[in-house]
Amino acid sequence: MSEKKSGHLTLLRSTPLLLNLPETALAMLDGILTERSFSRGETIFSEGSESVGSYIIIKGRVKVFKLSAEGKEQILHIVGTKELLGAVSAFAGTPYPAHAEAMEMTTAFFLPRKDFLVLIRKEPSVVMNMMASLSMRLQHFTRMIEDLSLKEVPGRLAAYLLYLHERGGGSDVVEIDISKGQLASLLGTIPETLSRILRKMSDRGLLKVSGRRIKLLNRKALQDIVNGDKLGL
Amino acid sequence: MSEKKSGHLTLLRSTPLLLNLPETALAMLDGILTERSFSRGETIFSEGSESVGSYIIIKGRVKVFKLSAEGKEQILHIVGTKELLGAVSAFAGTPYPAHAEAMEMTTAFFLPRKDFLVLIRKEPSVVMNMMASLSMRLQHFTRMIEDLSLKEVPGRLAAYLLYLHERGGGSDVVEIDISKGQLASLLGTIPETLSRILRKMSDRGLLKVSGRRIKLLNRKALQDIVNGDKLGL
DNA sequence: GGATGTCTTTGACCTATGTCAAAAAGAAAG
DNA sequence: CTTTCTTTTTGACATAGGTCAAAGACATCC
Repeated sequence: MSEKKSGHLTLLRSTPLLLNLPETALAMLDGILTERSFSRGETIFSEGSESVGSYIIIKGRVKVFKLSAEGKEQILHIVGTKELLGAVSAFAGTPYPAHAEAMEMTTAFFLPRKDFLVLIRKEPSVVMNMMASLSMRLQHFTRMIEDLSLKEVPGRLAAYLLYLHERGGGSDVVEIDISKGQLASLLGTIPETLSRILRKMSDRGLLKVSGRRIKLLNRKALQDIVNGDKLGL
Repeated sequence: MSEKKSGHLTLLRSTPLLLNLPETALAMLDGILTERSFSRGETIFSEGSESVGSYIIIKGRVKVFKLSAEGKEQILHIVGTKELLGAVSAFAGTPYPAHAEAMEMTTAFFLPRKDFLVLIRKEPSVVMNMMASLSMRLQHFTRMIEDLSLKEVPGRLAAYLLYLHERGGGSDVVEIDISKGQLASLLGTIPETLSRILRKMSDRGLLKVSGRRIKLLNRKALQDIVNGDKLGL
């Protein structure tokens, strides 16, 4: 991890957490933040350790995950640019509830917990923005719990592919921007199972896989699978 | 559902959401809130419907759950006295993400979304309290996702029993305050499986079941199961 | 362009847990 | 107390998906 003082007011202005803050508050922030860089695979914080502060991701992606006793990992979510990392713990003063690790070269602003508490006292509206972000994450988790407990793996995969399709503006070619092993973890399964299911779907003409690029050939059928139809899968 | 105007300032003062509010704000609230009662099994709101407001539970318990296409339910959490119901949706203006149903005779204060928005504008500190409550829920969900994806059913059950043990102040006799079927749903499984696992644990001398009352006879072994040891289960 | 390491796929196997059906035990009602 | 309804338990069975092991496919690095 490398570190240096920042001076990036423009970036600050465009982060959701800090939206609509008066310039004075931003200037104050600018003096507090430090820029930190993490290389691929580097740990940003570990589950159970005391919260020392939160991060605003500037560049790169961070995976937040839990580890089982046997070392299997379940990815909770992937935090990307302009998103917050570790804010809940910093706010509540509780230990980090999961591990965070840079998936690629990642740059982030570090906001020490102490200064953070001063900030929200001076600018309660910051909390408003945080609430919005928290709400979204809460809804994400709600859906995730539903997925993990109610759907089988093909259903979760189909849901994920259709989600990528949506997010990609409706293109039938979607690109999974994480490794298949990581995708397996995100879906609550293992690489072998994911591989087999992709094979079956491919055999049945639902899609075509070329590396991380997947072409959806039958969205309707995929939607049926999400809804619990098996289609011989 | 029955409804009447409220005048319960004392109750308001002791709800976490409203902690530390000036009396003027409380008085204003008192004029806004209505008291609503729901009988056992009554729906309070349904997934996907527009958020009209949030509730502060005064008495009783509400189960918040998702339904699969086949009608299987996954309980997300159980909201009890002085807790908030539907606050995220009211805040974010998004539809309710799950169903809410009274598990028993339940009384709650209803806070219309419109008034709620006015309130947080006038009293940003309310949001501070909400954040704390949301954070807790987020951590609960984090754990739940971990449980559902990393642990097998015996592990989830053992974790739940030990949780009840903690919450019950360390007594070795714990009382599950929901039906076994509901508990199964909360653990992401079905009554049959739960019944079989309780049987096995009982056979192995880990606990003793009498109706909804369970006596923990070997906490250490239960903890081992949470950590992934099978112990022939 | 080998050589080394990581990611992905495949096969054989096994087990946890879901499904279906029915009996048993409790709870509620008359 | 008997009837009726709900909840819980048991049994037999099917299967999704995990484990282990090995082979391919890719990427990276001298």
